[in-house]
Amino acid sequence: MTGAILIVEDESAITELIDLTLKRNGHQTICAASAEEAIRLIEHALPNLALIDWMLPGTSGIELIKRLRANKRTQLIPIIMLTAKADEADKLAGLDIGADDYITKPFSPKELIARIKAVLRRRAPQLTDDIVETNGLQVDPAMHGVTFNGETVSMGPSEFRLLHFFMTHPERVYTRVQLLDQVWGDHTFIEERTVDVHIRRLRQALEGSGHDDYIQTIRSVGYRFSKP
Amino acid sequence: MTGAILIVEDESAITELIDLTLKRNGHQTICAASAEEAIRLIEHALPNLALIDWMLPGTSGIELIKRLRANKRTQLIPIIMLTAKADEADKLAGLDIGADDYITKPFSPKELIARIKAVLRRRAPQLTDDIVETNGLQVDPAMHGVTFNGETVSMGPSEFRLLHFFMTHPERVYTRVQLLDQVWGDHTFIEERTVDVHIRRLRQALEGSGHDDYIQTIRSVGYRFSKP
DNA sequence: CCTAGCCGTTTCGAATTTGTTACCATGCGG
DNA sequence: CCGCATGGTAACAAATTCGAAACGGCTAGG
Repeated sequence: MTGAILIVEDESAITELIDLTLKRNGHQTICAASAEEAIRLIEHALPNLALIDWMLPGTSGIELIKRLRANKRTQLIPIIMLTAKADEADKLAGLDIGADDYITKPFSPKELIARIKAVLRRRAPQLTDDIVETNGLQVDPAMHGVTFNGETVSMGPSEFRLLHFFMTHPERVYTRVQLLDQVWGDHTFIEERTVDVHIRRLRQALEGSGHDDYIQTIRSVGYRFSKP
Repeated sequence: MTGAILIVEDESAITELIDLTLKRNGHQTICAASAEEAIRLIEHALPNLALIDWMLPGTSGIELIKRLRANKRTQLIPIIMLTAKADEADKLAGLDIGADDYITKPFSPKELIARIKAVLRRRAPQLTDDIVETNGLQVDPAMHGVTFNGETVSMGPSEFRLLHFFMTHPERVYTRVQLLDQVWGDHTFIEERTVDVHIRRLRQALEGSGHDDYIQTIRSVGYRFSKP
């Protein structure tokens, strides 16, 4: 949401191509020509996803991925590798050290966009800007708004994030701790019972559209978003 | 159920990496920096699985594994060894003394998660998220619900755990003590006869679908889940 | 400065669950 | 058939667990 997509690529022609493709599709971009520059930029702001070239001058792409995966702060950034050769062994090696997907040059803008979407959906569905909809209830992450059949449903920011998380992860129980980790963030020290309070507020906000039933309590476990 | 995954590793960077990866995947974690600390923590609460570094200060990982395997209470804990060197001889030695799997550093979060799943599936299927089904009766651990031909079957939390354990370990008798250990967790001091009561409650919950016959009494031994 | 909104905590009470026990039913060996 | 061992059942009290509401602090915007 706040983050952009980081492009790490030394050939400027390709960088520009990707940059343009991404911008056309509504993503912000950050470009780095080397692993070192990438690391500097990441220190400043975490990207939502990184596109990393396999072959880079100086520190290689593989090395960069390893570094990112070894650091707690950057460990969860979804990564797509770019490479010139469609070498199956390289591909496996890449996925093995922690890349989420792999795309071989030359690739079409369409393919790139599709893979980015797929990876984001898999790794961090709550980070995509896709509108999520369940039974008339729409959550639009880009607008930061919720509507029911066109009518806006109002709720606080926390309730919005909670609902968005639930709707991108339905049919599954989450404990209070997991919800705190996923919705509030890892390093917050908040009482578990506070989750209950926000659940209650979210349910109240959803009463108007009748979707409050979707937020289900699983006694002694946690909460779940699923059809009543 | 109360158990988490124990990480025994002296390099704090690696510990944190693993810790975050596991939490991200819905596991609880316990971290120990040495074999001694690990033993102390295990005394307090049995983990579901242990990740143990080969090289540890003081008592080595190998020694720790031997100790765990020698103790009746801890001998069934699934163990995955972590090591820096991909030495085939070490690997064999490790598996020989009782590790269930082996993973060499550096490893990707993906690989770690995959191996944990594989080991749990083999050693402790009731700890995985896999849906279990018998004759129309489905238990879904991820959403924490039981359905019979789509209809939800309601039961208390203990009955759910009991049913899930039975369905992942069918065709086999368990004594009351074993059931207490497996379903309630060790370190709980509960009367054996209490199991009978929960068996009764589970049978009641399953009456609607006719699956109550599956819970069979083996006189003077215990209970078993199998086709009538 | 004041106000409104949001947040995290806490408290109280209701509902559910949990473990235990007492009593009853059943099966088995003699 | 009797008596004992074993399991089933109901009832109950204690403990958990969650929902609801209230409260105080904080911040942003006037």
